[in-house]
Amino acid sequence: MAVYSNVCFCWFAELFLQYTKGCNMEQHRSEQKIPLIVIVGPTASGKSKLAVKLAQWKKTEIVSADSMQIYRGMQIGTAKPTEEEMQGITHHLIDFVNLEQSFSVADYVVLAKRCVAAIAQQGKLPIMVGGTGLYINSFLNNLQFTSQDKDKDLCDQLARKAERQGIEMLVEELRSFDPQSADRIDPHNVSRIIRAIEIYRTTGITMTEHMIHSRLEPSPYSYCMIGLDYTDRNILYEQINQRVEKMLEMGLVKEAREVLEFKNSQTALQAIGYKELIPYFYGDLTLHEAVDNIKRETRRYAKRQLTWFRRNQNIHWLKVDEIGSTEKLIEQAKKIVENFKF
RNA sequence: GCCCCUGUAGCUCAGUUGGUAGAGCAGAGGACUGAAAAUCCUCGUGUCGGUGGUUCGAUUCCGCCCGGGGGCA
Repeated sequence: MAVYSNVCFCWFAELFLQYTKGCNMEQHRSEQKIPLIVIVGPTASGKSKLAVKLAQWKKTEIVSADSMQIYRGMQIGTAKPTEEEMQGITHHLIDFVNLEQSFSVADYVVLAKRCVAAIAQQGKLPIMVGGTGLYINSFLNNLQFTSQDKDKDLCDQLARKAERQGIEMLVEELRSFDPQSADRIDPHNVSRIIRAIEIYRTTGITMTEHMIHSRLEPSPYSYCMIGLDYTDRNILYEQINQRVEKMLEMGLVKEAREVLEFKNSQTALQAIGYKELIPYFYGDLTLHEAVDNIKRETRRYAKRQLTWFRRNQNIHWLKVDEIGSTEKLIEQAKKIVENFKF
């Protein structure tokens, strides 16, 4: 495994994961909002590179917002920035969770909060970069999560019930105490229905109430958000295809074999670039077919990412293909930051 | 050269016993509060190869032409 000397493992991140799950975190309250830069965009659009350039310019550090790059051992398939790509810039929240460990948005928000606060405390302008919309939105909106951990046994039990008796039973159960959620959540979306029931059974408050409670704390951030996109989607897709080919050259198949050894890692099994290779390992698909699936899934993922970010009205969009060169892109991004009133 | 099959959505193909057509895949849009690279929802007008004819009406039947595949000499 590569050694990441520039990665700040965040001692508190480690501690948090090992010892402090479920404990109350003290609130960071300051009168002044914390300024930060946020860079978003679909996979393979060049976010990481732009972030590093801006970090060099502002002499600051980067906080990743990527639900897969957090995992150790998943280097190639997650396009985790290499030592060289980091250019000496410290990257937080990358490569610090073991494959068998569980991790969630709630964990992310707590860790990111601390990272950003720590960087800001040094008088630096933190840069958050990533493609996981849920993480970024939850962080920026300062969503409050309950201290309850996920009750995996209960979820499994509910999932079995759904299989045996049909999801309608669960929807009706949900409706009995939280009709709003029962209406809001699509009945085919089993995992969401289950979560809504789980939250009520474990905490005693409904999902609807929880969603109100979660928004009581205002965002402590004043952020300048830059989004990368393409006028011609096909150009992005071409970049994605090329990136997948490059991953193969770098040894994605070998890495996937190693990652998939960890049978306990459910999250890692969801990662694009790994799960698509399973049929190949079993001899059900040729490598070429499996690779085509990786490309297609990555394209769809990029589309979903864009859907997520597009609804955010605060984003300053830069069209990568129209701008043409990386240099110009960086210049325009700097201009946006310079003109932003934090 | 002759014979047979074939030409319908970006791709693979259904189908209309004559009333201008629909699946899968690809693709597009959307949702998103504890596995989120996950999970889920919605979306199918295309000179039915071209051109003449028969017909009230042709993508469907007939003639010719063009493209693709196969067979026989």
